[in-house]
Amino acid sequence: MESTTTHAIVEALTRAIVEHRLLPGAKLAEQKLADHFGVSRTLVRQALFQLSQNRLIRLEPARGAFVASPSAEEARQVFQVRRMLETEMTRSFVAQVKPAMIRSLRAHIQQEREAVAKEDVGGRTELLGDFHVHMAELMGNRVLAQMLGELISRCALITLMYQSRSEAEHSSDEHDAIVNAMEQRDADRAVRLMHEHLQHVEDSLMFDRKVPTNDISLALASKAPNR
Amino acid sequence: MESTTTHAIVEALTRAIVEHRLLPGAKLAEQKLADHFGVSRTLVRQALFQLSQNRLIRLEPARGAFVASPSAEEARQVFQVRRMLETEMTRSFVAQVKPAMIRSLRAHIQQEREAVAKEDVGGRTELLGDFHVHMAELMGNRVLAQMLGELISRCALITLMYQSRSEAEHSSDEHDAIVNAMEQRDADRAVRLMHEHLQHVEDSLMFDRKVPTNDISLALASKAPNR
DNA sequence: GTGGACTGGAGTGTATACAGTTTTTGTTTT
DNA sequence: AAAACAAAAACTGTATACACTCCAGTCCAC
Repeated sequence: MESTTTHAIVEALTRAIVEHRLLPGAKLAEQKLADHFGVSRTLVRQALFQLSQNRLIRLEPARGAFVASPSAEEARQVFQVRRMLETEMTRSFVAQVKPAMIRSLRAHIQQEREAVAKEDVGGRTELLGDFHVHMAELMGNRVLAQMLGELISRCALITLMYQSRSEAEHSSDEHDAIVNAMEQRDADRAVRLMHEHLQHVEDSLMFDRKVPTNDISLALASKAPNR
Repeated sequence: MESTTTHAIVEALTRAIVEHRLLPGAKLAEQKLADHFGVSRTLVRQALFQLSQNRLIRLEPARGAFVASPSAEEARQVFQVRRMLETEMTRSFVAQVKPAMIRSLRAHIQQEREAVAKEDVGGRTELLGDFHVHMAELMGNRVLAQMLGELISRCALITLMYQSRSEAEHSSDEHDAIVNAMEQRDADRAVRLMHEHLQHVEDSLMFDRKVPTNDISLALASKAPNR
């Protein structure tokens, strides 16, 4: 089981969603995807099923698959979980930090800054999230890395839906400050900076924003309901 | 999409695995499961796929599905993540605790004690884990509850593989102590108790234990490699 | 007797067929 | 002209068919 083909479809759709080429609410028809990838519906269905578990799409019985449009409530919950998980991850990181780990994170931040400079929006969002996953990977905890990866791909969708202003440069600077604190093994400061960083990202979201969408009923539902 | 039938199969298999009726390494042949549930392989495959995402089974290409046998390393990582997540969850819980929440947890602990008294091993393991999920649910954070639920179902498998002595009574007492600390809004004590509780559960595992299994190659691999 | 190639059965991986539901479109009625 | 209804097209849900892989047992060569 677990063929590479299905995984390739998942990757392609994930990129399309996170890079904003598929807007929240957009319908993902099985046959169209199957034609596009040159496979049968069977593999497409497997991929859609996996994406629904990652909460990147939602499946409606007998209606099909749609790009997820996470609610403001769900977004807040995701960020709350991230703060819980990542503050403690930061504390553990400091407890086992080694110079090579700091170097690796610094290299990552350098990549972030290049993506920001090139105004590569898709790559930028991905890299800013990957910083956090990269921390987990450097700690050697695969369970943590995988779990955080799922949370962060959800965040990518949330960010693209609700982000008001670009926090990109700001985020890289905050990543840098966190790495500095961790290098000095100042756990409390690193934890506080991580907490503030995640709070800043959440605060940069506009939950009352008019969300771009392909789903007509959703688009109408998000307008002012009265009058 | 997302038929109820598939979900029923997932539930049935999850129970069978967590309640130890299917041992780690056991093969799950698609046609046999399909015959048993009276459906086609299609639905069985969907269920197996979902279970593999929950890490309760592993899928080997062209070989089939097998009940997972989490390694000691993986078990430790799962517990490390649980400590990260649940200590901070406890802190948040105290910040928003209400009398009804405490009552609900006390009622749950009562159920735990009844299961322990009846020596209902399957129900006991499930209830002891559910305590933690129940906390998340009471906080109203679905993202947290779902994530914790996945971690804890993995823990059920781990516990049944490596548990040396029954920690059941002990765990209920610790749950009780945590609730008491939370009732008094003593966040630091509650967090400390939760941390110790999870550490106790992990410490009760014997990672060098000879694991019962159906998988011959695994059974041999877990013996002393030399001589 | 042992080791390696061969063959049959069982099982997985993917495609396709078919039934049931939803959505759309075209027509009719008020 | 707008609403309601009806037929058809499109799509999803499940089962089945078929090709390919893996594994076991057998046979043959040495």
